[in-house]
Order: sequence, then C-alpha cells, then structure tokens
Amino acid sequence: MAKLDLFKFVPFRLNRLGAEVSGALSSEYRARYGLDIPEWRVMATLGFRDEACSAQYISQCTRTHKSTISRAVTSLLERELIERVENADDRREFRLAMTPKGRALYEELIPRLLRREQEILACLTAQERKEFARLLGKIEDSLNLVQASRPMSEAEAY
Amino acid sequence: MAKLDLFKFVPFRLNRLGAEVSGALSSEYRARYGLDIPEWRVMATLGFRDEACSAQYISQCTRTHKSTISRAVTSLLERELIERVENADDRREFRLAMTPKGRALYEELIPRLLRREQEILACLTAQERKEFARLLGKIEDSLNLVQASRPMSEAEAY
DNA sequence: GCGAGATAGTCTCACTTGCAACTATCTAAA
DNA sequence: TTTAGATAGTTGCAAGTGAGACTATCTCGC
Repeated sequence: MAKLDLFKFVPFRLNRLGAEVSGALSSEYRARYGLDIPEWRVMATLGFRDEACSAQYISQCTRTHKSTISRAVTSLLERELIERVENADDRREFRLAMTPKGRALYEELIPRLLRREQEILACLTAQERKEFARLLGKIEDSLNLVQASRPMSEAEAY
Repeated sequence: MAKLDLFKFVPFRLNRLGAEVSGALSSEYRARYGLDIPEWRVMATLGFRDEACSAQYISQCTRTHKSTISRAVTSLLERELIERVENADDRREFRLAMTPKGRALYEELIPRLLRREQEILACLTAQERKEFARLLGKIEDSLNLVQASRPMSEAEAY
C-alpha cells in the first residue's frame, strides 16, 4: 500500500522551510522599513549591481512575475527610494537605480538581514553551512535556476 | 559599503527553490487530479495516518492556516474524496478520513510524486541526499518546525 | 452547576499575485 | 519602407489566502 510521509518529503519540506524563513526575514524589512517581498527583491537587485538595470532584468533574475515587479517599482518610485531614467537606446525600457535615500535604507537593512541569516544557520557548523550551500547549488543547477543564481551578463540579460 | 548577493543569500534561495519545486510537483496533482496545494496537504495527512483526524490537526502539522484547510476540506467533501463524522466526545470537531474513492486517488498519486522527488534529487548522490535531509532537519529543528516534522502524538495534537 | 476563557470550524473582508490583454516601441525580413 | 512579430512595461480581472470576527461547544475554577 503506497504511503508518503509528508514530513520526510523533500518538496514539502523545502516549501515549508522557504515560507518559514521568508516570514522570519520579512519582519525585518516589512515592519521596520515598510518593504514587501517584491519591493525588497528590487532593492536587493539594484543594490548588488552597481549599474542601473531594467525591470525586466530584475524580473528574470529574481524569478518574479513582471507585473509584480512593475507594481513594486511603482511603489518604490513613489517613496523615492529608486528613480528611473529613459533609455535612449530603447525607449520601451527604463533604467532603474537607487536614490541616495534608497541607498541609505539599503545600507541599514543589509547588515540586519545578514545577521538574521546567520541566526537561522547558526544551528549548523561552518562545514555544514558550506555543504548545505553546495547541495542547494547542485539542486538549483539541475532545475535550471542557474542563470538566476548569479548576476547575468548583459548578453544574457537583454 | 554593505552589499548582499541575493543569489548567495540562503533565505532567498530557499524561498525560490521551495516555490520552484512546489510548482513542478503541483502539475502532478493539479493538472491530473484537480487538487490544489491545500487539498493535497489534507490528502497527504489523511493518507499517512491511518486513523481519522481533525481539520485542526491537519492545519497544525502542515503549518497551513485553518481557514485554508477548511476550504480544502469543503471542496474534498464535495468531490467525495474524504468524509467526516461527528466526534461524539467533542461536538465542535469532525473526524476526517478518506473515502475509498479518495484512497484510490491517493494510491495512484503517491508513486508519481515520489518519482518526481527522485527526479529532483537525482542530481545528488545517495550520500548527498542523506546529508541534505539531515541538514534540512537541523534547520527545521532550530526553527521549531519540529513538532510538525513527524506525526504528532494525540497528546500533542489535541 | 455557572460563568469566563479556550478551542473547532466557518465565513467575510482585504490584500496579494498571476494571467492575459493592451500600448508603445523595437527588430527583421520582404 | 512596410509590415509582422517580438519585447518592455502597465493595468484590469479573477483566484487564492491570511486575519480576524463569529457561532457552537468544551473546560476549568468558583
């Protein structure tokens, strides 16, 4: 008789753990800075890359639907955390970049998030953390999340 | 200057991977059997435990909001995949169990899902899979997902 | 027993999000 | 050049979900 222990079933465990960890972190950027997850992803992408980039690019590398990114961008523009300039080469798209105000928020937020990540992973030894990251990477690769697991080159991104 | 590489940030990676893997699996139970995620979680819980159990119990051990479980239960009752009986000892709650029809669907679905899980984890060696599961378990424990990581005893569950 | 507080389950409301249509713009081929 | 198809971004709509109110029932202390 077929049986499946949900609590040993890796897809369920990943989904639950992902939701749990996201929830734990979102208190950091939601309650304190009023950012929701899509907004945070926009900020994170802009903060990591130094050059301005398009909404499309952010959508692709965070694997978030373009309409969701569009709404996040609108909100961040209103709050003046990011700004956008027309791209003369292609007038369909806009180049997005953080404002000084946005950058300041980002600088303040990042150490907090890294600390939270540390706390969550504190139950693992240094060696285990490294191994866990490696195994995650192998699974990501096999699911073709690869291209999103690092900043894409211009050629890939556009 | 603070910086965070989103693609090396474990909370983001877990969230993305969880969503991706869930999405891959849901094609199995959504397209083929018309189950959504909450419905599948109800079936999975009932299928693993042999005794009937309450909606509350399912809610707790799958970490799914009670209103979401309530809706899933309603839908499964309409489709006659599960049935419920009043609990004479406590008339607030209902005991849920699969019907033969539901059991048949479950028996058919489980091998498919286990095969999918295998495919997803095929990129890891047997040793790596074991290690990955162990590390997941340590993180789950530290986040107090413990009580949900195995069927709860009656004493804990009620 | 009786009343206060806890609990099971349902329902309404507000919010989020994905989908798909739409506009504007670009590219490539006839 | 013209036109068909692709692409960037926005928006309306529908579906799903969590919060929290609500009803019915139970439990515990008085």
